[in-house]
Amino acid sequence: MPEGHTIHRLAQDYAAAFLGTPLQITSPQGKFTDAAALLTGTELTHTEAHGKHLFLGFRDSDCVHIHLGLFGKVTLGPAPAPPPTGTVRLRLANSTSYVDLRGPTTCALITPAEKQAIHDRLGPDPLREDADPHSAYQKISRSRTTIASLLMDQKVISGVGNVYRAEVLFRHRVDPYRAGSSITPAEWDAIWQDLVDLMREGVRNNRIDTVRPEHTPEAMGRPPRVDDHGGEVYVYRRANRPCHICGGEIRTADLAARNLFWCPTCQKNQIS
DNA sequence: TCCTTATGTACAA
DNA sequence: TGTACCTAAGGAC
Repeated sequence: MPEGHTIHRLAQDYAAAFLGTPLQITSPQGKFTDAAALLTGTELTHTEAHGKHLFLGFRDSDCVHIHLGLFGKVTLGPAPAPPPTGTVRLRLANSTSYVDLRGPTTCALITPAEKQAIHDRLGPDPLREDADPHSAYQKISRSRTTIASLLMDQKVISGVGNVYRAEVLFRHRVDPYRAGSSITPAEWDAIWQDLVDLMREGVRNNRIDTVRPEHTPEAMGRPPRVDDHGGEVYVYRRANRPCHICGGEIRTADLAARNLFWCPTCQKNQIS
C-alpha cells in the first residue's frame, strides 16, 4: 500500500523496532544475499523517508535503499520470526522483532553519493520538514501538462500517489485536466497544506482517509462504509458510483497508464 | 484454477 | 506510448 505516508510510517516502525540493537540480516530469496552478509551483526543507526523511498542506515555510511514499487509489502511482527517464505527479499530480526520485505522494486546497498542523487532528483515531500512547496509551484506554474499528471511526477512533488492525487483534487474541486499553468498560487498553497495534513494523518493511522467530517456516512445519513483500499475516500476506485456530495456518477479514465477518478460535476473550479 | 488488478517506476523506441 | 518488473488478493469460472 505504498504512497508516501506508508514509507514514512515504515521509517518510524523500523526505527522503533530495531534502532541500536544488533541485527540478524538475511535474504531468504537470495537476491540480496551479499549485502545481507555484509551487514548482519551490525546495528541500524538511522531511518529516513523521502517521497516513496526508504533509507535504512547502518554503521557510518552503509545505506540500504528500498522502494516498494506497486507490489512491495512489509510485514513486521514480534519475535520469534516464522520460517521465511521464498519471496522474502530482506529480513531484519533482533531479540524482540522481525520485519520481512517482499516484492520491492528496489532493495540495494548504496553509497552516500548515490543517496544524495536520489534526494536531488525528488521534488519536495509534504511529510518532510525541509520541503519547499514553492519549488514545486515553480514547475507546476510553468507547465502545460495536466495538474493530475504533475501531482504524480516525483520530480515535481514526492510522495503523492494515485489515491492522494485523486482525493486532493476532489477536495479542492479542481478539474484534473487543467494545465499546471492555470493553477493559482492560492490554489497551490491550499492543495499543499491539505496534502501535509492528510498525509500526516495517513502516517498516524497507516491508511488513507480523506472524507471531511461533514461528509462521512454518519453525517450524511448513509450506512457505514469502508472503501476497497481500506480507508474512506471521495472518488478513488469509486467509478460509476454516486458522488458523496452531488450524487452524480464518479468517472474514471486512463491518464499516463494510471486510473484517474473524479467527479465531473463537483470538480469544475477554473479559478478559485 | 485461472485471470485481472493494484496505493510505482524505469527504460526503449 | 508501450513494456518490463515484482507479488498477492479477489473474482470469475
